[in-house]
Amino acid sequence: MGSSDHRTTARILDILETIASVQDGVSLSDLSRSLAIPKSSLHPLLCTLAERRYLHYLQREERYYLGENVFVLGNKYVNNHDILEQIKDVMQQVNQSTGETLYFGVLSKRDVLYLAKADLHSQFRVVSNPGNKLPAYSTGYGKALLSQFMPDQIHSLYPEGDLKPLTPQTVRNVEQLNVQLEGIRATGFAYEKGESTTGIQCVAVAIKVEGQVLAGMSIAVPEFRYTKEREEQFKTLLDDARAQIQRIIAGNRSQWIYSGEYNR
Amino acid sequence: MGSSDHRTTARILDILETIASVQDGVSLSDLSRSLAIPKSSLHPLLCTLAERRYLHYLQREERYYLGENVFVLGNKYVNNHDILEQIKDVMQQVNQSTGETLYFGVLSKRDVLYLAKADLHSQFRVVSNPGNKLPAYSTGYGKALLSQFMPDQIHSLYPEGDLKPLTPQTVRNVEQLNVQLEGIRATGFAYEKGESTTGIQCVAVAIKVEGQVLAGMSIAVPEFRYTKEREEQFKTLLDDARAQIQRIIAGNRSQWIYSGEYNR
DNA sequence: GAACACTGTTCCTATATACGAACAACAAGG
DNA sequence: CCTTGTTGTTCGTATATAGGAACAGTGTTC
Repeated sequence: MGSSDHRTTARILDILETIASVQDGVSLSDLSRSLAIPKSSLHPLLCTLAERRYLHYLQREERYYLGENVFVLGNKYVNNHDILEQIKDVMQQVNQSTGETLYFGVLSKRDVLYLAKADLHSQFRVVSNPGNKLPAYSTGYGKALLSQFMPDQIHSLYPEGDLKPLTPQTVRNVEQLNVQLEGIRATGFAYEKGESTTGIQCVAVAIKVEGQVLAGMSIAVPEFRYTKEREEQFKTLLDDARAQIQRIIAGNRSQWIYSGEYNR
Repeated sequence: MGSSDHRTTARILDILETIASVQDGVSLSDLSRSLAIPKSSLHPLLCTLAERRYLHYLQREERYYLGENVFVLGNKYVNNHDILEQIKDVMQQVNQSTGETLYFGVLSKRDVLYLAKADLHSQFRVVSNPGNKLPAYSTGYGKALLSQFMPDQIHSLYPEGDLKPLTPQTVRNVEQLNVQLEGIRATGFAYEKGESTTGIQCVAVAIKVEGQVLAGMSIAVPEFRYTKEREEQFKTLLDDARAQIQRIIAGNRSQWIYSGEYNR
């Protein structure tokens, strides 16, 4: 449990994350500069990562790119267990009866990690793909997930107090956020009104099993299709789907590996 | 380009791969035994990986699992570029007009890595998910990809000569494989008859840009729905989709990062 | 309840790795 | 053509890391 920092391990992760964050590859010297690691130290690490296909080195460009095996490894995170497939089935039923997109995700520190979606019957192109992270306070299901925390916990999660906004609609400070979270705890529903993407509104719920909030789910709707009447329909469907998913998770508790935080 | 083996890097990858290969997590001592690394050496590596959320440690089980960030990293491999989305669109058109599932993948050493599929309008549950690898010789698009190699190259790829079969229908040695590859080069189409999954037949093509084979694509059909007439339809549609995809890749050549081998 | 098997943890030094500097290979610019 | 900028590569030693052995919990067995 000790928080011993192993430099080499941290470096390898830094390397992979740096290369992942850039579209057009990174050269050895680029990496050396941006991570403040000598080229001579970097070199053997990169060679081994490339040999194992976690990186590709394009000689003609003198640049490193991610290799296939990060994709292979990353997919093992979701493919080893079929619980997510069952959850997606439930989401697809709601998607089918509403025509709107469903999102499902978990908390990763202060971010919300988007694990799955259902948008087979939706009219719009995908906005985002699984594997992406967003600040929890900026999304509907992020706020549903945060609603498990009391004001003081939220304060210690965001010691700065200010929240970086993604759109003009995003909550800007912890006090406002806490007011919203109180409302979510009272009603069981979280709302997002263009706070992560302008023009998109969401209704969201928290997935709770044995008193622990494990995940969040939202339905995302373009503003111009969002009415009070439909909102009631979304809430009914979401609440029903929530119950089904909670039963699925409760029945496969050991398969739930998607949020380490709460089952230590 | 030197193949210097960096022990620590190799160990970290071994750790991640070992944990990924098991359903129910691995304990520190398990890892120590299976990788022949002292527990005391393993310990700081695992702590750092867990701190960075590439692993989760469940205290009540005393076991390590994959963490979210392997998923985040792995998805960057496909999400950074939208070329795959365009390719999926083409595949979905074929899927819509046939009702059968389309697969798309690239070569990774001797394996075929499955990158995308289109099965919105298919009658059967998913067999496999993206991120999986299979022996190239056992699948239709794998053989399409291998067809770029001449007999002597195939021999040096499989020095043993024998090929481990997945089903009774899988090719069992390099000589038989070379005969099939010759046929694929002549006709442009590869066939799979229950060689990776009993009861599933495939027609496949190689995606070729500027003389380089970059990817493979197949249409997978249950045996009982497979007829000579439909086969002709599949070939026409596949060939057309192949041409479209080749144009997409040619127009976004710099976005193609999915097979390091051939563009060094 | 003592003995054992199993976890994970800590310590200290032998040893493998990291790093500065020097080198090579190539391109751009004057 | 020499300069100055890239790029990656190679060395030898200073230094950080690895690993044996001992320790500390927890659960099971007899």
